[in-house]
Amino acid sequence: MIHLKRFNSLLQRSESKLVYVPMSMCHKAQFHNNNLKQPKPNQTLKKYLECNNHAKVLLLFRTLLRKKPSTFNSIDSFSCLFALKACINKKHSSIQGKQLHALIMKLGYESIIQLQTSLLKVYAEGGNLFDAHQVFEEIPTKNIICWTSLISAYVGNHQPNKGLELFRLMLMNKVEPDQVVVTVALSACADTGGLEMGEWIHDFVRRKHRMKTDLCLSNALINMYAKCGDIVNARKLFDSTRNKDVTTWTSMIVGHALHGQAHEALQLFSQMNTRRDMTKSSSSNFIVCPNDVTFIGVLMACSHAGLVEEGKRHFRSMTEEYGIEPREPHFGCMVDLLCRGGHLRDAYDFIMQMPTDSNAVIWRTLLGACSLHGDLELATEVRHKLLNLDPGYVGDSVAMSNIYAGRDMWNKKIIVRNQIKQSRTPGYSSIEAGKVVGQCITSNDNI
DNA sequence: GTAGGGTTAG
Repeated sequence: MIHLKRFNSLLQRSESKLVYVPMSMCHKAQFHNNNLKQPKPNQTLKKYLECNNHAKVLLLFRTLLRKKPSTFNSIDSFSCLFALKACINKKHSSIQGKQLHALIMKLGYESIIQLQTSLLKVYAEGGNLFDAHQVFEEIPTKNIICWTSLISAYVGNHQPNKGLELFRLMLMNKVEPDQVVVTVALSACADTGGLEMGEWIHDFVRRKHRMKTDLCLSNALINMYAKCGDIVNARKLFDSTRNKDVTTWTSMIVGHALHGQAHEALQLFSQMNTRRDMTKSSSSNFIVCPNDVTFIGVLMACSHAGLVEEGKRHFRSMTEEYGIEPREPHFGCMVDLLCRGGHLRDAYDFIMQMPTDSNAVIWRTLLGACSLHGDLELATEVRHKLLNLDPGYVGDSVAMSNIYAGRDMWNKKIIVRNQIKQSRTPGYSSIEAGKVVGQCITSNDNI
């Protein structure tokens, strides 16, 4: 990091013909030279970004920072913005965000609103909501984009209730919502099961004729209705949506799958592919191809309907026909499919052959199935795996306790139950009362 | 030349 005093002296060097723009003018702060030429490095940074080569962006930015004083001027607010964008979607984005934040302050760019919102996003991507919120608070004139970024930060970090709280606060601050912020708010409603709020937002969109509606908003509405239990309205909206994209189809397929409507989900998947084949032959620009998330919906549908062979076929076709590599959720769906179908040994073999490391949740799916089918031998083996992966999870003891009870092994059951009594935590359910709230219930209801 | 959004198992 370059020291501020040294940096200022660099700016004042006469031979470089730079002009230092004071902080008060930072809303249009840039460095200029006499020829008014754009600095070349920014074009390169932008090109790297367009190619999604984030590592190269950061490497070049670092090189520019470390260059000789006479060339240091090539860094301006746009360079910082490109560097920030390159930090988004990175594991350690919060740390890199902090470094860039410090640099932005040193360069006097902290009041440039585009940099502030990008910084907020970088912190949020790294899960650092404290600093993300702090950046938001320090923006003197918060526009709709700033609000959207903050709400999205909370929704994206599994705090949809806080996101909705901020959405309400935004409305109280008389900031006019647009189609982007309502899309985020609808996503929060879907996550919390907040149908009432979702319906209110839908009504608001219909009343605001000036608000642009686009496909993202339509998809968010379909998803909200499906997740909040109103599958009929979700389907109505889906049917009335023209030019559906992959998210439109996927949202509806997942919606049907979650409602146990496997036939409808698989029929939609089939329609989606028929349409793809038709558009392919007509060389249309609007080709909708299933993606990895679509297949999660398809596998869920098969799993919930007990369609084991069909699920296996789709799982195979995903790689063989569509070239999509399965990820953890796909393996999870397959284990669930085999378990629900009663193929417990197959599920065990499947987990053992998975190319990724198995996790506690996948083993727990199998343990639950062992409990349901009273398979003590396999359950004991699975329980052993779980004790290594996640020893403190009470639910696993409950499953074992139920298996012992089913086998009239009362002594063993009492031992496990006594262990549970020492460590149990209360369960809770949620109700919607203006907003969705968690309501604790007594721990006895858990067992 | 610059900032915000939708689909993901159990």
